[in-house]
Amino acid sequence: MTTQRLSSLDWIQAGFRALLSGGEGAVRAEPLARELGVSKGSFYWHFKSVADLHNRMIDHWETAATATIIDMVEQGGGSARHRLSALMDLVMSDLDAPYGGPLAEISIRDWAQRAEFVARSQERVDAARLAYLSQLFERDGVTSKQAEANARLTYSTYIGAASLPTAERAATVQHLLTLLDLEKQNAAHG
Amino acid sequence: MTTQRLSSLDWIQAGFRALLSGGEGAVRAEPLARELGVSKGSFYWHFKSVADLHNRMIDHWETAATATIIDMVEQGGGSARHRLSALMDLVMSDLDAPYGGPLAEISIRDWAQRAEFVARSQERVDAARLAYLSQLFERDGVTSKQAEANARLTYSTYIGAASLPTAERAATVQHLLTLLDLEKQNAAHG
DNA sequence: TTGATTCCATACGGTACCGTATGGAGGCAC
DNA sequence: GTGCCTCCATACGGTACCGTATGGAATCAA
Repeated sequence: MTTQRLSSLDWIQAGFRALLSGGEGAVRAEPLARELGVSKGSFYWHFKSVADLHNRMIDHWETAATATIIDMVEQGGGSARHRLSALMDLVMSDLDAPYGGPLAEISIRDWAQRAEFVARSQERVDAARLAYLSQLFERDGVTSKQAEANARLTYSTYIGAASLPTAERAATVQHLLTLLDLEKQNAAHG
Repeated sequence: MTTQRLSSLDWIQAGFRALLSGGEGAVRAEPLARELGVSKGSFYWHFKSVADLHNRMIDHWETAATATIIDMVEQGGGSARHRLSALMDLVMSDLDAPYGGPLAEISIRDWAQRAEFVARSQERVDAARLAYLSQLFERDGVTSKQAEANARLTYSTYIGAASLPTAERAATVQHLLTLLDLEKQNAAHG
C-alpha cells in the first residue's frame, strides 16, 4: 500500500512545519513521529539526536534561503532594477519553499537569539543576501557605499514586512524601491 | 537581610529575561523559580498557572510597548519630523525597557504565530503604533493616504532593523526618514 | 532461497516539568 | 502573646519527552 518509507528530507520538512506552528521547542522527535504516522524508532535511525535534526534543518535552510533563490532571480534575467523587484516578489510569496518562506524566517531569526549554530548560519545568510542586494544596486548605477546602505535598508524592510498583513507586504517593499530610485535620480542632477 | 519577598512584577520581568534567552518555551515555573532563588511554591501563589503568567506578561508588554513610549515622545515635544526621529531612536535602543526592547519584539512576534492571545495583542500594538506613526507623518504635511503608506514602510523597516547589527540599526532607519523627506519635497513641486 | 541491509516498532530507564496539597516563617492587628 | 494574613518551602503523583536496546518486516543481491 502507501506504506512508503520516509527519507531524512521528510523529517526535515516536518521539522519546518513544526517550527512554524510551534516554534523551536516543538521540533521534537516524538511529536514529529506522531505527525508522520511512525514511531520514534524511525527518527533515531535517520538522526543521531534531536540536535542533529536541528543542525540539518538549518543546513538545509541556509542553502535554500540563499543560493537557490539567487539562482532563480538570475535565471529570470532583466535589468538590475527588474531583478530587484523580482527578488522581492519572490521572497515575499507565502510558503514558497520547503523551508516555509518568510514566516519561517521569523522563527529562525528568533531561534538564532539562543542557538549559536543558528546565529552563525543566520549571519552567513544575511551576509550573502546583503552582498547580492548590494551588487544589484551597484549594477543599477549607484556608488558602492550607497549600494550597501540601500541593501541594508531594503533588507530590513523585507524582514519587517514579513510581519505585515499579506496584502500590504509587496506594496510596502515596492514603495521603498521607488524611493531609492528617486534618491538616485536626485543625486544624478544634484 | 536581602531576603526580600517577590512581587508579581519580579516574576514577569524574569519571564521576559527567559523569553529573550530561551524563547517562549523557556518561560516556565521551575526554571524561573531557580533563577529567582525561590521555590515554585512562590510562583503558584502569584500565578494560577504558567499560562496565567504568559497572559500577564503580554498584558504588561502591550501597554509598555505603546502608551508608555508614545507618552515619552509626546512629552519630548518638537516638530512632527523631530518626533519621528526621536521615536525611532528611542525604540532602537537596546534593553530600554522592562520588557526587553527590540530583541524581545522578535521573540514576541514569533510567539504570536502560535498563540492566539499573543497574536491579538500584537495586532493591537501594531495598529496603535501604525496609527501614531501615520499621525506624525500627517502632521508633517503629507496626505492621509501617503501618511499611511509611509507609516507601514517605516514600521516594517523598524521591525526588520532589529535584526541588523546594533551599529547599523539607527542609521538605516534614519536613511529611510531622509528618503521620505525627499519624496515629500518632490511631490511638493512636481 | 538465503543472507544482508534498510527501515521501523516496541519496550525500557531516566529526566524535567506541571499543578496540588500542606505546612511553616514572618509581619501586622490589637 | 494571640490570631491572622501574606509569602514561600517541601513533598507528591502525573505527564511528556529523551536516548538506547533489541527484534521484526520489507527489500534487494546473488
